[in-house]
Amino acid sequence: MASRPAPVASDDQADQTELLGLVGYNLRRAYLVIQSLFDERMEKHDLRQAEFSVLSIVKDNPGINQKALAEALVVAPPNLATLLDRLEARSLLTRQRNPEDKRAQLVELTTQGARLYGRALKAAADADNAAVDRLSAAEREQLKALLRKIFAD
Amino acid sequence: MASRPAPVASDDQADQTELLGLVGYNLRRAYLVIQSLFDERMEKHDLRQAEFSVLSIVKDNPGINQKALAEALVVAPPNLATLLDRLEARSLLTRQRNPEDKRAQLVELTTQGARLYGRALKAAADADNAAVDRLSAAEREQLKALLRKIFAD
DNA sequence: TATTGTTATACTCTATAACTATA
DNA sequence: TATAGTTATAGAGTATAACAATA
Repeated sequence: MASRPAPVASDDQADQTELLGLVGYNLRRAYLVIQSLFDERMEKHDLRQAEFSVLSIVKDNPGINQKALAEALVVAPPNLATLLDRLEARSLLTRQRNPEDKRAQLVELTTQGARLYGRALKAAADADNAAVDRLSAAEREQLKALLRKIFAD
Repeated sequence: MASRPAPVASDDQADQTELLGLVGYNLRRAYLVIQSLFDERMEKHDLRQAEFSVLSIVKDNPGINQKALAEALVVAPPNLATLLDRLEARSLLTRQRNPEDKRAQLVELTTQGARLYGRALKAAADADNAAVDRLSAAEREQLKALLRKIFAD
């Protein structure tokens, strides 16, 4: 028997057959692509992914508290706090104590925040479309439905 | 006209309709799930995702150099160097200078590395299966194919 | 006592610049 | 002059413990 396999040492593309058999690896690779397109197109709005997501949820859930926001976005509360600090400092949203439960903060977009979110959503949709360039409209819906089966409760 | 929308301030699930319309957001949420399942099941092997991927590629491409490895895994060369340091310190792989080009390092798994990878691959497959629990075999293949269309060249 | 949110902190991941040794 | 790999370092993302205010 051969004592060891012949070294390949090529500069060609590496064989990744085994990794590509895993959904998780494909998911990661696709996520890297879409993340980078998103960041590119969102740079002019100076918004990171988590910040964009916050604006979106707050816009559609005005007066949401931070606990619900943190849960919806799967972000740890301390990290949400600093994230909101930045957005509040940019006057994109406000935090007000809930008069009915003074522990809670009610989060709402400012007019300026709503305006920025409107523009940012277009940029996000652009990035999305660029990423799924080679997918038909039906395939895009199919993909979203399959992904949702993984993370939805 | 109403001057402002009625605050919701609910602890119920937040409306995420707009975010869920984006492939990227669904991708991220699914990625978080699969990542956490992977980490759980890979803990007993003390392997992170990037380390597992390295073992996989090296196993299928013995003698690969670090440049090709970094490209295949979309990892920056400095980060790959420290990653390989750890795996080499654990005697899971070896780095040898290429006699034909002494700048390059030929990376190979040790017997111990190959053995660990074998067990780790089972754990990775387990995590994968747990994540796509609600998908049929056909849907899993479909999902991988759709994802590959996003990141493949 | 439990809950909301904050501060401080640490750990991982990722990215870049500057260096070495070879080519 | 260019390339493979390394070192050092900085930044972002994420996680936990300890705390203050309120319930």
